[in-house]
This record gives sequence, structure tokens and C-alpha cells, in this order.
Amino acid sequence: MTNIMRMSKMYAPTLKEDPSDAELASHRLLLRAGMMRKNAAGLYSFLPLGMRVLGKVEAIVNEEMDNIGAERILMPFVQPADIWHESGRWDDYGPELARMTDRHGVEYCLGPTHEELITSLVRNELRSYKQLPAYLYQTQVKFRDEIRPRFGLMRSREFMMKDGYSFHATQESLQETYDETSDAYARMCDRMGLTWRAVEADSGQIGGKVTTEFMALAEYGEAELVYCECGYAADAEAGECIPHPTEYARDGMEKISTPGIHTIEELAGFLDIPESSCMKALSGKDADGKLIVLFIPGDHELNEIKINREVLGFELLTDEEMVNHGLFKGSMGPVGLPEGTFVMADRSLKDVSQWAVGANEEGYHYVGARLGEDFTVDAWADLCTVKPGDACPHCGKALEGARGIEVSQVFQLGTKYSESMGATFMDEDGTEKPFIMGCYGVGVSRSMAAVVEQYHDDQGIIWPLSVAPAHVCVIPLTVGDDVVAPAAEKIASELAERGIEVVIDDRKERAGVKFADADLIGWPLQVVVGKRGLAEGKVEVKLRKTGQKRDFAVDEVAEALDFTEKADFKKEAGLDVLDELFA
RNA sequence: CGGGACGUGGCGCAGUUUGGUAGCGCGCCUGCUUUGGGAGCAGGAUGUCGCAGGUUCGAAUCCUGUCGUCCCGACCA
Repeated sequence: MTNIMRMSKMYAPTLKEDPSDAELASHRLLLRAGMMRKNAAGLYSFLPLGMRVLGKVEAIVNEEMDNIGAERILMPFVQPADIWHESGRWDDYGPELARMTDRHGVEYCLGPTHEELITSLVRNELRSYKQLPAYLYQTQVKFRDEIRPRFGLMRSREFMMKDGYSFHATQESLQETYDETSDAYARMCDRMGLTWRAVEADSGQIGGKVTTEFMALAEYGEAELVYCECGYAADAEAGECIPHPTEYARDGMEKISTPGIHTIEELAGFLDIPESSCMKALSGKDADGKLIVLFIPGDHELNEIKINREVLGFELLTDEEMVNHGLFKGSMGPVGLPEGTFVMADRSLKDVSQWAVGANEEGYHYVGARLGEDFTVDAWADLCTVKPGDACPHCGKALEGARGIEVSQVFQLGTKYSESMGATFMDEDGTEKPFIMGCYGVGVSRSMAAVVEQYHDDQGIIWPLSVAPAHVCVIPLTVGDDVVAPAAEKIASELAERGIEVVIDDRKERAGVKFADADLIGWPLQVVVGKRGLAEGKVEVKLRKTGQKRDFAVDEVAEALDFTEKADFKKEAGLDVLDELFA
């Protein structure tokens, strides 16, 4: 059991210089530390060190899944096209779904997710409510042909994902599993040491209504989120938006000349009023081509997801289409629109009785246009993308903004797949019903990148103990001698015997090289064994997290560093267990 | 898909404007010296300059095409 890793034997090619095509810390450092290599855009190999970390993350995920009663399986990466036709996603998923044809001309796709596969797997043999709920999961490679892969593991085309699927007879049962899984996901984040938020989200291409995303907070995260001190948090793309439009009150509607004014910014500057007092107009059409004009507060943006929820098949008009409808780009308003135009506005504007808007005439705007008198609105809806400063939907306080990395997500799918794919069971009352399903994903390789984003400094990575490729690196400053090398070996063995994961840097390298690599790779602890210290019976221990150093007696160092009794990696990331040693 | 940039030994780059047949740093190999924060000296190996055409006496350099990679954007009036 006393397995000691040896740097002299390890394939861990570190780089002294930053790779030219990496920008984010996680991307740069995982490459530099010899943990992974790029093979093509969005495709990476995991080298031994990276594989160890990935294995740690996966083990945490598997443990938490097993603990809530999910059972591990493995489904094929390549999936038959027919089941995707059944669900309708062969056409709906778009070019992200990589398709292929075998030698017989039969079509397949590379699995981007496995709702269809699991549903087809289970539908013939899960037949009775007595067998429910059922909960299966797997961890495997997924492929999504991203428009633009970037940031290393953060948005790669091939990636490691844990995907779980549950089948239920009742909504209550689904809710129970959904809640248990959410708790498990929270524990996973905690055990990896991540600072995270659970946020309200959109279900995107997976489908379903109820969904929560788990976001690791990160300055360079791809997702924007808003949160409140009351505990509310939401993905900015999906969160409820309550803007604060301000009124620019006039005595009545007045047409003013606004030469060359087209944008909200220009209009607000021209009138010397805030952007939130101007109404932004957007023209679009529904699936039948019917003209729809939208109004939103000038300081907000239209949310594509929300408008598509309100108006099926909504598309903004092209410049040409606008001209054909007699509309003026940059001067649109609710007064004097073409006959039959459907007018929709953000519900926050309901309380604004006078609007500053375009006059549907090049170079003119209206101020003080009166809602209900000068114009009417046909429908009100939540149309905007939420942003910091908007009101919290729970408590009304101003929302804070942050960026994050979506590491996992839980969905209540309902019967979307079971219905379209005919996956039913016999219920207690003797009738056939479609399964009520949930699905739950964890970005395993992305989580690894998220940890690096949160734990690094100028020198390299700083792994939390729970996911570190090894806990301690023993660094003999000389090798092949009679004093330092044996002493280092002995310490390494003593640590390993205590159940601590040890790597020994037994390469014939100079001290500086070993120190630099140890910092770069990010072992939580370094034990430096040199003849200078040994002469006094001491070795130096460095805590990577803080850079603190402390001398320990050679005979006592293994016992002193033994955190195995203190740290419980079933619950925590082991971030603080060693602090007292260096206090 | 639109815009921008870049492809030169294993890695990071210069050379391209003004064509003359390739250079620097790191790494690698050999030897000696060194050895507590990326060593020094000496010697050495490694490149059809992404690929394919073209112009020219002559192309890394100019032209055309093509492939790859990175960055920004993709309907925010």
C-alpha cells in the first residue's frame, strides 16, 4: 500500500513558458504543469497528473451519487440516430450534434448527452410502478461540436461528464430525488473546495421546466449571474428581471427633432435624461411572419430565451424587412405604428405613464407619450435580461452581479422524453403512464478547471487536498548520495504508510528546478530534505497555499504532517487542516 | 458563420516592409565544473519556414488557393 510516485519516472512534462494559445489560468497552468495537452481545437489528452486529479473529482462525484442511491452504469458513446428521431432532437439539436454514418449507411451521433439512450434502455424493462423510482448514472466522455471551443477545459468539444437519470411514478417522487441530488451536488462542490452558488437557470436544449445550476464563482467565468443577500441567485440569462424604469414626465406628448439620434445612448445624452427613462424599441415577427414591436427599458437588453417563451419562433426583423414595414431603425415608437402591429412591452413599463420613444419618422422622437391615451400596449411580459441593480424577485433589494462557471445542473424533465419515446409503466390504478423523469449533470473535467481558476497564484496551481494529484511532495536536494537521498526516501515511506499520498522528486535536477515545478504543479505540501537541514536533524516543510515554511525534526515530520485523522474527505476539501501547523 | 491575427527545430519567438536559400532564448545530447529557488564553460544534434500552386535566375519573404490555430462577435436598434 505504500505506493510512492517518483518524478523521475513520471510523464509530467512541465513548461517554463506560457503556451501561446492559452489565456485563462486554468488553461495555461494545466498545460504548463504537464497535466494535459491539446490535440486539436477543443480536444485534450489528460497526462498522468491530470488524470489523477480527474480521477479524484470523479471519485467524489461517484461517492456522492452512490450515497443517494444512484447506480452506476456505462452507456455507449456512439448512439443510434433512430432514438433521436423519436425524441425529435435529431432535427432540434442543431450542428452541435456530431453525426456519423457507418459502413452500412446507418446513421449515428456522438453522444452529447444521454436522455434518449437511457430512455430507450429502460423502457422495455421498467414496467411497473413497483420498480420506481429508478436512478442510474454514468461518467463518460461527451462530444458537443461547439461553435467556438475555448479556454481549455472550460469549453471543450470533448469533455468528461457525469450524467444521471431518474424515473418516477409521481411528481413528489421526482421532487424528492431532485432535492437529494441538489444536496449531493452541493456536497460535491464543497468537497472540491469550490466557492459556488446554486442559481435559477434555463433548461436550454435538455428540456424541462424546473432546473438549478451550480456555478463556481470565477472572475473569468463564461456565465453571468445575479445574487442577493437574501439567498436568491439566478443565471443572468434566465433570471426574472425587475428593472427600474424612470419617468421623464412632460405636460403632454411632444414631438421633438432629434437629428442623427439612433441609439438609446445618443437619445439619453441628447435629452440629458438617464437611459432608463428612454424606451428601447425592437421589431420582430412571430412564426407566421406577423409584425411584433417590443418595448423595453432603455438600460436593459432583450432576452432571447424569454421572448421565445412568449412568442413562438420569434425573430428580429432584418434591416430590409424593417424598411418594407415602413419602420425606421433607431426611431421606432408605439405611436403611429402600422395597422395591426402587435405591441408587447416589458411589464416594468406598465407603471411608466409617459414614454420617451421614437416617432416612427427619421430624425424625430416623442417625449411624454401617454400610455393608454397616445398609444396602447397589447401584452406585457418579463422580456429583459436581468442585471446587477435590478430588484431581487424575493426580497426587492438590489441584486449583485458576479461571473461563474457552470459546473453542474439538475433538471426536472417531466415526461418530455418518456412521452415522445413511448416509455411507460403500469401504475397502481392499472393505467399506462409515461415516466416522470429527472436528469442531473456534472462537468467533471470542467470542475477540474474551475478548481484551478479558484486556486492558483503567479507560481502555479494550489490544489485543495481533496483533489490534489498527491498530498505531499518530498524534495531531496541531492540524489544518489548517502545522506540526503536515504533520508528523503525514509520520510516518503513514513508518510505513505500513514495513508498520505506521496510523490518524491528524485530527478537529477537542481533545487531551483524542483521548487519551481513543485509550486507549478501545486502539491499542497512540500518537504524539503537537504544536507544543511539534516546536519541539524531537520527538514523544511512548505505549505503551498500560503508559502509558509517551518522546520520539523526528521523523525517527527511524518507524524506532524499526518492529517488523515483530522481531515474527512467525505465532507470537506481539506483546505484548513494544516493551518494550525503553520499558525 | 462574420471580423481580426497567427502558422519558422520539442517549446517561446525574431527574420517577411526593401526576395539572395534561416537565426535567438529555453529544452535535448557529450564532457568538465557547479549544486538550498529555473547553473557555468566547451562541444554537438535537430527546420522541405503549415500545405499546394504561381511569379522570379533565385521565395520564409511577393501573388493565389487551401488547411490549421487563437482572439472578438453572432442578431443587445
